[in-house]
Amino acid sequence: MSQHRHPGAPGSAGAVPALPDLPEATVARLPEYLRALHNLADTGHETVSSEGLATAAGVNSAKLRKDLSHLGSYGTRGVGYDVAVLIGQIESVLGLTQNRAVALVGVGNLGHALAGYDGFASRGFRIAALFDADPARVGEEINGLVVRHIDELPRVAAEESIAIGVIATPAAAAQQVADELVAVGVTSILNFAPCVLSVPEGVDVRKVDLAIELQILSFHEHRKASLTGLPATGGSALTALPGGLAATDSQEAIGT
Amino acid sequence: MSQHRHPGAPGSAGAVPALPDLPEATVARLPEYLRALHNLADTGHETVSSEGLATAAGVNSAKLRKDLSHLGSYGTRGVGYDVAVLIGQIESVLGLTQNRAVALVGVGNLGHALAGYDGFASRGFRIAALFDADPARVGEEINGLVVRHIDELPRVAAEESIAIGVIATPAAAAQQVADELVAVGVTSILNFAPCVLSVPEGVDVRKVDLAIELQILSFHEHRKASLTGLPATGGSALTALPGGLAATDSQEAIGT
DNA sequence: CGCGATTTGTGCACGTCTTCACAAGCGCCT
DNA sequence: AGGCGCTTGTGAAGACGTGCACAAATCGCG
Repeated sequence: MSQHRHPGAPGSAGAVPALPDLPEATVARLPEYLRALHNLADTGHETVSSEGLATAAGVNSAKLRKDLSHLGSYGTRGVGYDVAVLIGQIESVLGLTQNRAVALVGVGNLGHALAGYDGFASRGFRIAALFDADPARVGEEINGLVVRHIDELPRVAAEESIAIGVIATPAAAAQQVADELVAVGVTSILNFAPCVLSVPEGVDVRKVDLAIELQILSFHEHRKASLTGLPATGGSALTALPGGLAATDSQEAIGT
Repeated sequence: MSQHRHPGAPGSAGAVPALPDLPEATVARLPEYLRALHNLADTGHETVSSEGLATAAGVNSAKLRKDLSHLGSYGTRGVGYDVAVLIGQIESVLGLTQNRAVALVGVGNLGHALAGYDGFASRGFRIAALFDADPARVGEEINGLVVRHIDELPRVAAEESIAIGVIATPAAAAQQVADELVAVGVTSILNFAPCVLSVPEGVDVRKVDLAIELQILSFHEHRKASLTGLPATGGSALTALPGGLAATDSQEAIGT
């Protein structure tokens, strides 16, 4: 991931927004905390303890406290955290206060699903435009947005500053799309194509590969099977639990 | 992450494939290597050096060598790795040699896309059944498979052993679906619903949350913006030219 | 007004992962 | 056969992340 440079002046005079320089692992967990906090807020909770929030987010409470302490958190000892304040803090740190425009390239199977996914809007992301290279798909309307040809990307980007590009094309097209996104000034890319993208310095790429996730699960499945004894294939339902083996602490944040 | 218990008997009676006990980080990268290797095989390469494979997979070459060394790799010094052999090794370790049946629950927007995703089949995963709780969706045919009601899950699982369950339902339904999957013997779950699942020991859960990925990107975008934009605190020694700062090594494996 | 219950924030130790650097091994060329 | 260049495999060091355990801080109550 992008390497974090130390700020030039270490003992900085306390600037109010206090550039965070958060550990990457912490950043990856903040959105999960945020989701849990919104759930709490919706159910009427005003404050929450680190223990409560930790279980709601599926992590260790010590880890959560350390994470929050990194962003100079406001919590009151003996009481807990103010849910509303904490939501504001995290949203501010993540930069979710400004609505970021997302351009989605590739409206195939997955692209359709992404275009219709409402989890984006609810977190401050607005899908600003859909693109595809296939003329047959151009003009189609998905969820109130019209698919444009990828060649129009520069024009659209000029009208409206695009913060994040999402690539949902076949692997063969992904690199070229990435280049075009970079060319119009996009510096953050979410890549669903199963391939490695090469981008210039300063551009962040995150990759999501569904097949990879399955293969990781497959490994654990395979390992569990070979531990329990032998059942090579089948793995028929109902293996009684061999009480001895303690695979614990599932529930993992994807990221990292 | 699943905690790895040492097998009770260390010098275990020789299981032929030699239980690996790989570092989790290594496991997460193996699928990426595998994909790169398939690409190489398709383009006629018979051998590949660690350097070549590393760049194809977007990682450091030393890391790659260490990863491969963990699975007792077959490479020849001065030459490199035999592509075909390495593919076989990795597939064997990941347990991809046996076709694993996948049950997909929730055929909404995302579920449709997953059902039609061909990246699964190409890696040895076969979507064996589709389920949904909405009677309006039951009976629909997607990609040659008929959507069944979730209540039929036990019957289907009895006929055909399901290795992995994929949850693509709304968050509100996810926990119940997970419980039902666990009840029929599924021990590996891929969860796309934005919520924390609680499962018994021995069940592995991996979570993919598209909104979280965007929020992580948003953070980096936010940070980049606040670096170039305002010089932050009054640190007399201003940060030197932005050109100097080396944000390197983007292109990150999703996992961890 | 002070005390105890509760919860945060964090120093410290430990485990995991990464990266460097280099010896050992292999093939090829002379 | 011998040497040379190339590549793997790995020891060691350092960076990073995690979790324990406890002091500091705050509230409520007698």
